Amino acid sequence: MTPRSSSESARDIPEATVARLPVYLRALTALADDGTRTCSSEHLAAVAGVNSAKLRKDLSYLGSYGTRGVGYDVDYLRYQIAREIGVTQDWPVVIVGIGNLGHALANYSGFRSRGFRVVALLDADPRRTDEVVAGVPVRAFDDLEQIVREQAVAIGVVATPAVAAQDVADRMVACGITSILNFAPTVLAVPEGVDVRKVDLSIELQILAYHEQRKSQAEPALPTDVRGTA
Amino acid sequence: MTPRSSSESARDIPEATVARLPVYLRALTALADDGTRTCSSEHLAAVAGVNSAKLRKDLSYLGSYGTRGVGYDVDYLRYQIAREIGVTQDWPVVIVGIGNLGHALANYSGFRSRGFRVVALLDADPRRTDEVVAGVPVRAFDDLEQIVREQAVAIGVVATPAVAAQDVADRMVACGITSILNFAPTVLAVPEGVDVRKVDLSIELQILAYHEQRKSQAEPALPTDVRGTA
DNA sequence: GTCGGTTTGTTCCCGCGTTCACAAACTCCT
DNA sequence: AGGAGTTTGTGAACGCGGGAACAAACCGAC
Repeated sequence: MTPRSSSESARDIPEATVARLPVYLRALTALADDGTRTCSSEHLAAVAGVNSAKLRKDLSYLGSYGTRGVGYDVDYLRYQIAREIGVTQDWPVVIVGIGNLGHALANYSGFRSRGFRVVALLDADPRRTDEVVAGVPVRAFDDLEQIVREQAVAIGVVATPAVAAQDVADRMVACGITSILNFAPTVLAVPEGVDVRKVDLSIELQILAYHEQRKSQAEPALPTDVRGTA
Repeated sequence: MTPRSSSESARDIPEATVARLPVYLRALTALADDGTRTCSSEHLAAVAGVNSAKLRKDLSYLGSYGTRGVGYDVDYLRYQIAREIGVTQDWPVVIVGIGNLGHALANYSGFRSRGFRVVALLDADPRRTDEVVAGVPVRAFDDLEQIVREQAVAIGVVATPAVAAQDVADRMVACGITSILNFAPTVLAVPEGVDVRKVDLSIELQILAYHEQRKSQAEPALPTDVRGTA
């Protein structure tokens, strides 16, 4: 009774696999740029930095795109992964908050080459609405609804200070945005059906700090400034 | 036979828990700023955006810092988590690559308030070594070893283009850096004992795109520009 | 001092993800 | 045509993490 949508099956791909597909896509692009036409799972896994068994199992969720005894056709597999992720066409994206980070994001060239197109930069500060960043004019935050409607935007990027992030997210959701990438150091509350992913600099650093601390504890012979409390 | 190090036990904390401790730390800081002195696991979990059972289990790995029937003392728990992560003192950090992203990182105020101190900004381009960003002068990349040695730097941030990232990481490792936060869209190869965490914008967006694509497939009655192929 | 209410710390169970290991399938050489 | 070598795809085992549920412990009222 499983209703095939149109041509492919690919029912439910595990979340962990979804998170790795972009890595494989990038690895395949690198291989293609080097002129490699065919690669084994072993080779691709090495480039992508994962276990080859994991790679094969991940790819098996998409279908059987390899040839036993030979490997994978780089271009073909690349297209299949891109199609599965949904980046064969460009996704329109709005960025809200044109501070230091917003500038960096707007200027990031990897956007367009990887399936995304920045259609608008928004900022609440009216003094910024004169600027043009990376060829895109900064507009008022109130234009959000019009832009989302006209350009069918589904993905929004929050690059505001923490205090404004929840308000921005609420407005985004109200306008019909259903995927949010949050750079603000806050937990965003969103209704069911809206996906949020967060990128948090200080959390990443603190995770590193934890492990770093353990490393120095493990080898207590280092000549640091730690005075013994015994 | 388990050898207590000095005062605490806290042997091995699960990686998933380590990744959430910074979130709890931030939530506790927010509560403290609001004047809250005591909080239950339910309350803290709501602020941190997690399940209360998960929160309690996470905290139990650190020790028994709560009081049954009462909850947790905000300041006390905050200190205990900060100590466990290792951010009671500041960690010196070097940032390599002062492009758009490097500027944004250098200007990020959350650095200092969360246990980190940018001690140096490095760039291979000699034209940038005149600049002063966020009060820190940009220096030549070749100064890396001296800075790492003199300031006992253990954490490095890679904010260069992808092609330079591996070289920068190699140099960092050679200088004695053992934790790297990588913003370049590349897989870094590092020797055993060196921790790498990556922050990758386009991977995050592509994960969102995948789910977004599935959403629109699930409800094919939307009045979009999709022409039926049937 | 005892009892009811509250909240933590922990145990148990389940599901997901990773890894190993191997059969199936393909190529190439003879 | 057949066999050796290679590589994919997958079944099974295993370990980790999440969530519910409950006993232990604490506070306050009477």
